[in-house]
Amino acid sequence: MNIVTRFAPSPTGSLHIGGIRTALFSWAYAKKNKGKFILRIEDTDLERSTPEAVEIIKNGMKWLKLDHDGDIIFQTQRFDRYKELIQALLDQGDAYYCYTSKAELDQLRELQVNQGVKPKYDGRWRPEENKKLPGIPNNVQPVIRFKTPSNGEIHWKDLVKGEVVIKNEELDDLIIARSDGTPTYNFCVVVDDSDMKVTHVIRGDDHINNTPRQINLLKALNAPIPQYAHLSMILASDGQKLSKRHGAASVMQYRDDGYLPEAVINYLARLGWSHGDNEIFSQEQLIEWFDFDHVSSSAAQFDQEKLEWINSYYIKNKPVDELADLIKPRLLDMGVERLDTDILNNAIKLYQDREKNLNVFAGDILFFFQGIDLSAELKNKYLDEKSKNLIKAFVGEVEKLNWTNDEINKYMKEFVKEKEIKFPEIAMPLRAIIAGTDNTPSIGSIIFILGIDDVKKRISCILK
RNA sequence: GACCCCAUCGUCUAGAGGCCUAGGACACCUGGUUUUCAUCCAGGCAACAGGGGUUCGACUCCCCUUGGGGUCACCA
Repeated sequence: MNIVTRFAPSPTGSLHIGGIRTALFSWAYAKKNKGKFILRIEDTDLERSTPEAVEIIKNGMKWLKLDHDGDIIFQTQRFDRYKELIQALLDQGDAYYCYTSKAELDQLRELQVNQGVKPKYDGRWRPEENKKLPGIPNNVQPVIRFKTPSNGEIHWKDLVKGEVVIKNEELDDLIIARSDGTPTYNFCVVVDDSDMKVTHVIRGDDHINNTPRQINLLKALNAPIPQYAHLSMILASDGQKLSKRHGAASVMQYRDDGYLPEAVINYLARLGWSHGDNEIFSQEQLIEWFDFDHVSSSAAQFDQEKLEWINSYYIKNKPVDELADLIKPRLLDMGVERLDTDILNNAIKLYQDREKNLNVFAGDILFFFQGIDLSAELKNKYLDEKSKNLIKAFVGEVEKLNWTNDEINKYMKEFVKEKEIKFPEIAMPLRAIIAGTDNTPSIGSIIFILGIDDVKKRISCILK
């Protein structure tokens, strides 16, 4: 069988981490099986869909390298097809016009809730044998409802949840076309999945309750039933539901916040799926290993700290020139005017092992490219007469050195011995003056990278 | 409320009846390396929600309870 999966977001806002994981698993499963991964934009809600949101989806997928096969499909371009099949359903008696107004529906729902029963459409316009339908009102544009089988049950073997059974009597006659004639979600999904020969429907488990409706529709349309895989939710780090206002950052926010796409992918893949004890794996390995047997059926909490750890891993292992490309724009944003490539590369090499975030990374090496403000605190802590004299003496000697990293670091040790001081007594004040902070890697290496002129400038600027 | 889903360390998870004295990772704690801070290395803390079955034997299978979550739209 030729595997076809799809990612079907609605362009109504940001693409967040939950959506991306659904896309990721669908993508991985298709790739693993040498199948097709379709990107379909579910924009039938004309009121809420926006072109900006479509861009967000495209950019997010691109950033994460989740490439889809073929062109992006927009449901709004398929209205003719939906209409055709709605008519077919009407013709074969599986759908009917319903003239109940929204107000009446609200009223009905309220009544049912008050009575403590499950709120659902009561089927007042559903044509049945020996049933007298109400008179058609004048000013109501009808919706079209699907005639859900009134008994029996729908069951399917979910790839992650196992056997799921839902009785038809739990379902009501869903609206497949609004009063303005536009088709609704459940109907479009079914038509598209069937037209596009989707074999595996992979989506969030908030769709479980839609599945029996869709299966009924599929049956009415005489279409094959795909396999279903309902993924559990991702919860915010406090265990609450992820929502726009609560922890559900847009994917692109992660880029802006200093995360690498491969780290996001790796983290997300690991959230709800596992391959033994493997924690770090590439997109290629994910494709090779992915399966539904190891997709977790319970919800997972988002853990920022683990993401950061994975991010740090990928930063440590990334080629310097690639990191430079990522960090350069960040430095520019921070106000750097001139960027020396050698200094940048060397600084990256020196700092790479200690960084877990690209933004912080840029911030940490910012001092290489612009002057620093020495805080009063550091000044008080490290700069007294003694340390100032030491620095002057040190710089006076260091500028005579053969300018290599090793020479400078070697000399620092000699200097310490000669002056009978402890290493930090010279290293810390230098850090403060040169880097504006007391947390840096080897200060000798920093001096080397910066060059003697810049170092002297910084020192005289502060010690003057 | 009805229906559906879920349940192993704080978190992500391994575990397909004996391999489990429950493993790994993040976080945390301790020690080592170190030029401060990190990195790195070594070690440590820490869990099968509860109760019934089934079985010679249950983390693993079944049932109930409890607890979490989802869905009940002319949204997707």
